[in-house]
Amino acid sequence: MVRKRQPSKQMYRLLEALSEARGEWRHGYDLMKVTGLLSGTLYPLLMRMTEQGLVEAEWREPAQPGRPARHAYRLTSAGAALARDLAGSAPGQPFKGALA
Amino acid sequence: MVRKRQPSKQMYRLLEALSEARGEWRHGYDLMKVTGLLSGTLYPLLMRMTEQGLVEAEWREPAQPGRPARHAYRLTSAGAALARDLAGSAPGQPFKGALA
DNA sequence: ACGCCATACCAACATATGTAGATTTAAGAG
DNA sequence: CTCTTAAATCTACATATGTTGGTATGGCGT
Repeated sequence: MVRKRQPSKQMYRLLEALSEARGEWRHGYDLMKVTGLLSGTLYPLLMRMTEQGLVEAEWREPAQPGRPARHAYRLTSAGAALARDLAGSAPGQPFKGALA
Repeated sequence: MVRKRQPSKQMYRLLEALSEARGEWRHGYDLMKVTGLLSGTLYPLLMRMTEQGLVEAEWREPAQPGRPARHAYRLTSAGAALARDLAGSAPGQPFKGALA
């Protein structure tokens, strides 16, 4: 059986950061600095959220040679809806609506 | 006035590593590990040697997205000649022929 | 309330290249 | 030999993304 979790503090912070500029593409590295999440937390989280359809991702060419290509992330409408719902409740408090 | 230096220990080690597989392209990261030189020593050194015409460099596309493109380096004939000459003398000992 | 255990998180490492600034080395002058 | 000083080296940092392996969290059944 698949277990459903409440959004964690980390996911909450990420949704918040992605919501700030709706529709804008953000880079993982920026999100690390803005949210304070470490790469080992952020990247798996972004990948899970992408799988769940909350976030969409695409590759961007590096600005300069020698630098890695960057992944750009953006909330989907489902992700934006979740962020909106969550905005009402405090991070620690379970939000019952999210379980529906 | 432009000063000419004897090849340093670091340059000696790099020439040695590049000579091992003549004509093969090597990556900076590999050379770091093989020679034990740190990035802050190796990359400026490779750049100087490229300027001096001892080494030729070209960019290679990354094997996987998310990884940086890699620089590939190879000895020029001038570089190979210097390496051959240096092979006779010990690293610390100045090699007079190199000054000609 | 308690433990199971799937999930999520975090520290460390790995891939690659490069720059900034302080220190060290050594060539040429005296 | 010693001084000056340009060139080379080294330490630390910065860019970016991602994996590995161990620990912590938290839903669910009893």
